[in-house]
Amino acid sequence: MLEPLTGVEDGVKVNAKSLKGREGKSPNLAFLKGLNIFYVGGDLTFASETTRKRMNYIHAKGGTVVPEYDPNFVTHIITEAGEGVTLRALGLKKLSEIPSEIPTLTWKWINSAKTMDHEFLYAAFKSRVDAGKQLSSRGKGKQKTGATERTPLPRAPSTAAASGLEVENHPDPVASNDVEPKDDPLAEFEALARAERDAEVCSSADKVREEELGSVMTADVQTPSGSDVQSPSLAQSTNCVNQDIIDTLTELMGLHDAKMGQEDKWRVFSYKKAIQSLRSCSERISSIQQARSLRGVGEKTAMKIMEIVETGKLRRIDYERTADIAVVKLFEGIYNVGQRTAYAWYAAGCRTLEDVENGKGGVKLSEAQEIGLRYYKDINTRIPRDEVDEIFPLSIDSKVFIRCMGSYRRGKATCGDIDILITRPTDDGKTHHGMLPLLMAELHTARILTEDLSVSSSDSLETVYHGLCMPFDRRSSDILTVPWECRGAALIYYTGDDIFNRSLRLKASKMGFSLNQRGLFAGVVRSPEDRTVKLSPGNIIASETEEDIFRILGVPWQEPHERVRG
DNA sequence: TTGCCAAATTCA
DNA sequence: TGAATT
DNA sequence: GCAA
Repeated sequence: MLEPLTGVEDGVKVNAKSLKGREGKSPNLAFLKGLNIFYVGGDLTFASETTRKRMNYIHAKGGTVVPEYDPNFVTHIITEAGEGVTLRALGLKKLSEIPSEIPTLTWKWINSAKTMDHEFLYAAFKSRVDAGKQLSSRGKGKQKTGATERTPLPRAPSTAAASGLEVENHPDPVASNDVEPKDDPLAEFEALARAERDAEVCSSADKVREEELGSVMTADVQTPSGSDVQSPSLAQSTNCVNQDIIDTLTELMGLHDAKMGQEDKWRVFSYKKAIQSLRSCSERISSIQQARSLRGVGEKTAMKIMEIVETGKLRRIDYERTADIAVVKLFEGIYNVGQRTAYAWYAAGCRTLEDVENGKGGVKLSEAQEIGLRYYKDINTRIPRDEVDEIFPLSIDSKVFIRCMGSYRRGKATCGDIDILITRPTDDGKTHHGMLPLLMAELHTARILTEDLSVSSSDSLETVYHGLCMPFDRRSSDILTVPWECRGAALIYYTGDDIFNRSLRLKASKMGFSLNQRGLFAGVVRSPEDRTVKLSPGNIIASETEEDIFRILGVPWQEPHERVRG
């Protein structure tokens, strides 16, 4: 079924990391406790890793995955397949043969398991939406009887296979678990998953790159004085003596940030720089001269700093804090709603998300905005790093270079979204062409991707995808592919952070180069009128590795986690 | 006084 | 096609 | 709002 790939001969599989470490973090530790779940995977064989991951998850949350459908034992059926496949897995002819107390649900139900009493919302089949409605109490009750009724179930590889579980390559841990509740079913799973993952990481181009990356940063690089790219050691300090100043200025910056005018935009730009150097200043600011000596701090900001130091606050903040700001910020949290739209809605009379939802003042939402609104909370919640670990280790054929970018690569504990970069060496004549749609199809089948917000229509090596994925809650995620030769520039670009990139590009342009996500270019001719208009694209002089670009720009090598400026 | 990053996608 | 958004 |  996966066979006819255009351009990708090696096939695709989704590989999920073990769920180690998750349990215990969730407020809802074992919300599946006592439930006996029969799981039917999607009907694509290569979804098996997802299936495995999900079985892990069910176990981690106290549930039991049963390998064989037994109506006396099973409390829930979770299926990602259609009616036909599900029935085959159950060994039944009609859905109506399923006892009414056993609900048929989709995986989404697990994800929204905090609302266990709304099973019908996640019914897999319309004809059975009411099945198992009174189950929430029954589930616990059944646990007891289930424990006593629990009888060794025969291994049933055929059933498992029919249900989309791939068991041929390893012992069936589900069955064995059921016989021996004492054994930790996760141990085996985890070991397997880990081993698999490690093997792949080591053999993949990924590892090779890593070594190359480490070695290059050599002597001819030197910190250019006056450069905006700062020495990493100064870049991030946690809690400095001027924290109160930083906080206050940050607040003011936030207010300007919400405003429409261009001037405010640059004001924010300035505040950012001032705050930056305040962060890296180890002495308490006590005089205006001292303040002014900081890079990015001019007369105005110095005055403000002094006001903060002397009075503990800034009157300007109260002045700037107008009623519209909070509302506009709220609206901007909706995916695909920017400043303009937000203010337009405000002007139309909207003040709350409900107003927007109800179309108050005649506001209309685009498709993407609808989705953005529906999952407002999810999308605006930062993602714990370990959750990204689970969604991101997708491994495609062994030569595919795949890496999670953004704040994840910078080592942050939480990420705003999940950015995945994909490329592939071409030395064997193959490319990753056509891989994105393939991956999308796979991830959709596995219910990992849930909503598409924008999909690149270009049929090239360079594609972009924005959408929502759902390891547990919906998360905003971007997947992009780039040509192999561009990977260095792309790595820099998508690793960020923003400020770091900007500094790098600024430096490049000062040196007569131009840096973008495709590479570093020389001899770019810009229109003297409009600097943004390029008259000549220039020649590419580096793009394959991050080091090349750093070196040519005369910037000392910095690990991703050191590229933090904001 | 004037720049302060670049490009791609979607929607109207 | 241009404006808005990412 | 800063700096060249």
